Amino acid sequence: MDPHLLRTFVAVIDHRSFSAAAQALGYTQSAVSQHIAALEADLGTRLVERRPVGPTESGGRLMEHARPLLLRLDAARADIVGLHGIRPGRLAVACAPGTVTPAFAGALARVRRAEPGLSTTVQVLGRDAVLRAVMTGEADLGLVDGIAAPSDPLPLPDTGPMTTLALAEGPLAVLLPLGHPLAGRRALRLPDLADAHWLDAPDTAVPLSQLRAAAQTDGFRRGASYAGTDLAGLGTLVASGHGLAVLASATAAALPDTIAVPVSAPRLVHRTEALHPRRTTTATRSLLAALGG
Amino acid sequence: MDPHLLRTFVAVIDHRSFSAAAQALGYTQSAVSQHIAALEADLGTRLVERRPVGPTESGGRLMEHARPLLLRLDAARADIVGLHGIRPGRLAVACAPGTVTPAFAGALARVRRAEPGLSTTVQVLGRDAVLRAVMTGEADLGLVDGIAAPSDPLPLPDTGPMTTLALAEGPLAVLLPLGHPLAGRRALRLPDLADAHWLDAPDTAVPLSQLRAAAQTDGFRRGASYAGTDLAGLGTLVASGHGLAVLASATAAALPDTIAVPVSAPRLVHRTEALHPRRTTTATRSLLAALGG
DNA sequence: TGAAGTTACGCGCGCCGTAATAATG
DNA sequence: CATTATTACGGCGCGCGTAACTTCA
Repeated sequence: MDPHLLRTFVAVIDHRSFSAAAQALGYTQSAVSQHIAALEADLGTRLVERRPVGPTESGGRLMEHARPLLLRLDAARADIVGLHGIRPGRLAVACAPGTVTPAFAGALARVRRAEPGLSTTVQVLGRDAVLRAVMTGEADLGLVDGIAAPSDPLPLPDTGPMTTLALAEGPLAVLLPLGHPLAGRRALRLPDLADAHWLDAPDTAVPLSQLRAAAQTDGFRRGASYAGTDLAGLGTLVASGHGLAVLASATAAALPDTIAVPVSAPRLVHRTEALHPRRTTTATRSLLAALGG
Repeated sequence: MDPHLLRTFVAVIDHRSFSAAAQALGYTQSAVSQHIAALEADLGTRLVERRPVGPTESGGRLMEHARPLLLRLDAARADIVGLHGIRPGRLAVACAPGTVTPAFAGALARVRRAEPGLSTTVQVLGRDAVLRAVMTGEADLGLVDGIAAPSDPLPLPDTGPMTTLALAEGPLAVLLPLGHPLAGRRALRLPDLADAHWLDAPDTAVPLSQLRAAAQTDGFRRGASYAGTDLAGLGTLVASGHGLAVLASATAAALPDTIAVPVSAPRLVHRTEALHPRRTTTATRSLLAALGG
C-alpha cells in the first residue's frame, strides 16, 4: 500500500489505460503494470479489469479510499512545508461557482485597498478542487457552498486540521425553464419532483446525490451531466430543458430565461463557508475579517 | 512522506526515544535515526527535538496528520482484504465504556440464541481504539458514545466509508462526590462549573476538550487524568475529590458514593452509536437488527 | 495484425544493519 | 562515563527501464 502504487492505481482507473497512466506519471507501461501487480499481490485481489481497463469491485472500493488518502498525504506535506515557506505578498482565493458574490468582491476590494502591494488571485474551481487547493496550500482561502440544515455546518469531507467560517445562508430554489408546467408555483417540495429529469452538475448546482439524500428517495432521474464551473452555462442548459437544478435562490434568480422557485421542503438552506489552513497570512486574516464584518 | 517514515516518526514521538521506537518497530536505532533524518530532509524542517526527544512545532503539526493518515491506510487495507476473507462464524464487538447496556446485552443474547455456533467477543476499549478496531476490521461492530446536540450525529473523526446507527440518546449529568457543595442542586449549567477541577478521563467520561468546546470557555481546570476504561475507577476518583466528570445520566447514577446532577445547559445529550464497516456478516446484521428493534 | 498489457532480466539506487564516532546528562 | 543519537560504509533487495513475449479487439 505504498502511496506510489496507490497513485498509479488511481491514474490507471482515471485514464482507463495502463499506457496513458504511465505517460501521465512519467513511468513506463511496464512499471505501471508492475505497480498494479504489486498492489494486487499485496491485497490478494484483482483490482483492475483489463481490456477494457476498469476497476473490479474491490478496485472500486479501493478508489474510495485512495483519492482521499493521497489528498490528505499531500495536505500534510503542504501544511508542514507551509509553516516555513510563507510568501506574505500573495493572496490566492479558490472559489466554488456562485460564491463570488458582491459581498465577497467588496471585501476583497477593501483588502486590496488596504494592502496595495498584494498580488491577488481569484480562481473558480469545482468544489473538490477548491478543497484540494486549500489543503495543498495552492490557495490561501477557499469558498465553498452546499446545502445543510439551517445553521448547521456544511457536510464537508474530512479536511484534516482546517478552519471553517460560515459566511452566508439563504434559501434554495429549483431552477426551471420558462414555461415549465411548475414555473408558476410559489414554492416546491423536492420529494414531489423526484420524477422530473435533473441535470447532474455537481460543481455548479447541488449534486444529485445530495438531493437524493435530502429527499430520501432514489428518484431524481439524471438528464444531462454538466461538468463546467460556469453558472451561465448551467442556466442555458436548464432553459433548454435538459433538466432541472437546485441552487441558491440568489444565484438562480440572476440566470436568464429561467424561473427560480423556492424550495419549501425539506427545510434546507444554501450555505457558504470560508475554508482556510490554520496557519494564515496577514492578507488572509484581513480578508476573513472583511468577510466576517 | 513514505508511510514507513511516518510510522517511525509517530513511534519516536510516542516513546520519546529513538532506541525505544527502534525496538518497538523491530529496527535498529540507526535505521530510526535515518528515517527521521529522511523525513526532516524531505520536509525541510526539523521535526524532532533530541535529548530530550520530543516534537518540534512542525513535528507536533505533523503528528496531527500522521496518526489519522496511518489509520486510514490500515483501514483501506482492511476494507479491501475484508471483502474476501470473511469469517462468518465470528462476531467481535468493540465497546466504549458505558455502552455495554442491558439493552445491548439483551440484543446480543438474542443473537447468540438464534445462532448457536457463533463465537462472540465483547471488548471494552477507549473511544479511539474502538474506532480503530472497526476501521481495521478487528471488530465487526463498534459502540461509541459522546455528546452531541439532540438528534445530531456524533462528531466522529473521519471514518472513511463506514456506517453509523443511532442507538440511544439520554441526558447528561455531572458526577460529584457525596457532600460536594453543589451536590444538592436539581440541575447544573456547565459554564457555571468552569472554575471547578475536572478529571481528564477521555475514555470513560466526556473529554475535557469537548466540554470546553461545548461551554465555549477555556476553563475546566484539569485535576487528575484517568486513562483507564473502567467506569468504577472513575467513580472512585470522583468520590475521592480528584475532580468532576460529565457522563451519561444513566451511567452516572449507578456509581456509588457519588451524586449525578443533570446538566441543564448547554442543551446537549449523551448519544450512543453503532459503527460498522459497510460490508457486514450475517451475525453483525442480526445484532444490528436486534439493537435497532 | 497491431495496440496494449505481461514477463524476463539486469542495472542502480536506496534501505537497513554493523560498527565506529560524537554528543549530552 | 554511560546512554543515546549520528555518521560511515557495505551488502542486499527491489523498483525501474529495456526488450521480448503474449493476448485480445
